[in-house]
Amino acid sequence: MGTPLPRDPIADAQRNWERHGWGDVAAPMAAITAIMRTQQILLARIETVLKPFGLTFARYELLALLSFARSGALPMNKASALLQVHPTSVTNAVDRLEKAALVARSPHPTDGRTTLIELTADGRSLAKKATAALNAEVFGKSGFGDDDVDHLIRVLGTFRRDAGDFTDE
Amino acid sequence: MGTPLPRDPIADAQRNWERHGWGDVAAPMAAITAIMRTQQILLARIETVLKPFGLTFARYELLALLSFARSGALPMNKASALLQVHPTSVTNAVDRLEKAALVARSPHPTDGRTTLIELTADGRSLAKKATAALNAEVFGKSGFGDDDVDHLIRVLGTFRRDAGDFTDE
DNA sequence: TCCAAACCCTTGGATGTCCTAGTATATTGC
DNA sequence: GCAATATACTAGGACATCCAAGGGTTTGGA
Repeated sequence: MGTPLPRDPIADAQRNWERHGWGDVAAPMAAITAIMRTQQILLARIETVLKPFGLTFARYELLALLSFARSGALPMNKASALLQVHPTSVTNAVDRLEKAALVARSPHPTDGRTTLIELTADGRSLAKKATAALNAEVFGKSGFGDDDVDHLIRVLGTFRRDAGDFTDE
Repeated sequence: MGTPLPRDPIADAQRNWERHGWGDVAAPMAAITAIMRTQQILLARIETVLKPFGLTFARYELLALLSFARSGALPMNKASALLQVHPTSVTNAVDRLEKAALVARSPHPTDGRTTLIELTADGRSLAKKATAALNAEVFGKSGFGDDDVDHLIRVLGTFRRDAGDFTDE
C-alpha cells in the first residue's frame, strides 16, 4: 500500500490462470478483480475527501439522497432500496448522522411501522459542501476519458440490470 | 434488497447532478458509482460461492496467491503488497486460515522480523476446489461480453497504473 | 371480525478494511 | 560498535456490510 509494484498483480494472476489451464475464464477473472481493486482505490479517494467533513461515503450517500428528495425526507426502507444496501446499514448510518444532528428521525404520518429520515439545515448545508468537494476532487479528476466513462456507464448499467438491480430500460 | 427498482438509481442520480448544474462531472460520477455497485454485486456472488467452502473472498485470495507461489509460502509483507491490502488485513486473514489449518506461520530463515505463510495440504486442496467453483459459477458467467472484458481490463489497468498500483509497462 | 402472514426497524454477532501505536528485529550512519 | 532510523507484525479501535432474530404495525383472507 505504499510503493508501486514492479508489475501489475492482476495481469500476473491472469497469466497464472492461463498457465493452469483456465484460459477460458482468465480474462473475466482479471476484469472482475480489476473492478474490485478499482473500487477500493476510488473509495479511498472519496473517504479522504469526505474526512474533513466528518463524513464517510455511506453517510454522504444518504445525505445526498435526502437532499434530492422533494421534501428532504424519505422512509428508511425507501432509502435502503435506492442506495441498494441492507436495511441495517441504513439504521447504522442514520444513527450516526442523527448523533451529528445532520438528519432526524420522525414517525410516518400514516404507517406506524415506517420511520422517516429528514435532513436538518446543517445536514443540507454539509451535503452541499461535501458534494462540491467530491465533484472537484474525485469526479472531476477521475482519470477516465470521456469515451471510457460512457463505456463504463453502458456496460456496468447492463450488468446491473441483468443482476436484478432495476427493470428500467 | 430483493425486488428490482422500476428505474436505475444511478441514472437518476446522474440526472439529479445535471439538474443541479454539475453536468460537467455527472457522467464520471455515474461511472464511479456504477463501479462501486458492481463491485458489491460481484463480491456478493463470490461470497455465495465460497461460503460452502468455509471461505471468504479475502481468505480465498490469500490461499490462491500462496498456491501460485513456487514454494507455497510467502512473507506476510509480500502477500500484503501483492493483494494490495493493509498488513493488518493479512494478519486478520492468516489468523483465521491458520485456525482452520489451511495455512501455517513459520519464521523467516534469515530475517527475524518476517513471518512466512505456508499452505498446508488441506489449504492447497481447498484452494483448488474453491477456484474451480469460482471459475464455473462466477468468472465463467460474468455476463460481460468478450469485448467488454477486454475493454475493462485495459481501462481499469490504466487507471490502476495511474493510481500508483504498479509501474509495469 | 380476527388471527396469521407480511412488512419495518432495531439489536446483536461475524467479517473485513483501515488507522494508530507498540514491540521486536535489521540496517545505517557516525 | 552503538545509537538512530527503518521495517515487520500485531493489538486495539472505528466503521461498514451482511445475516439472523425479535418486537411492533398493517394487511388480508377465512
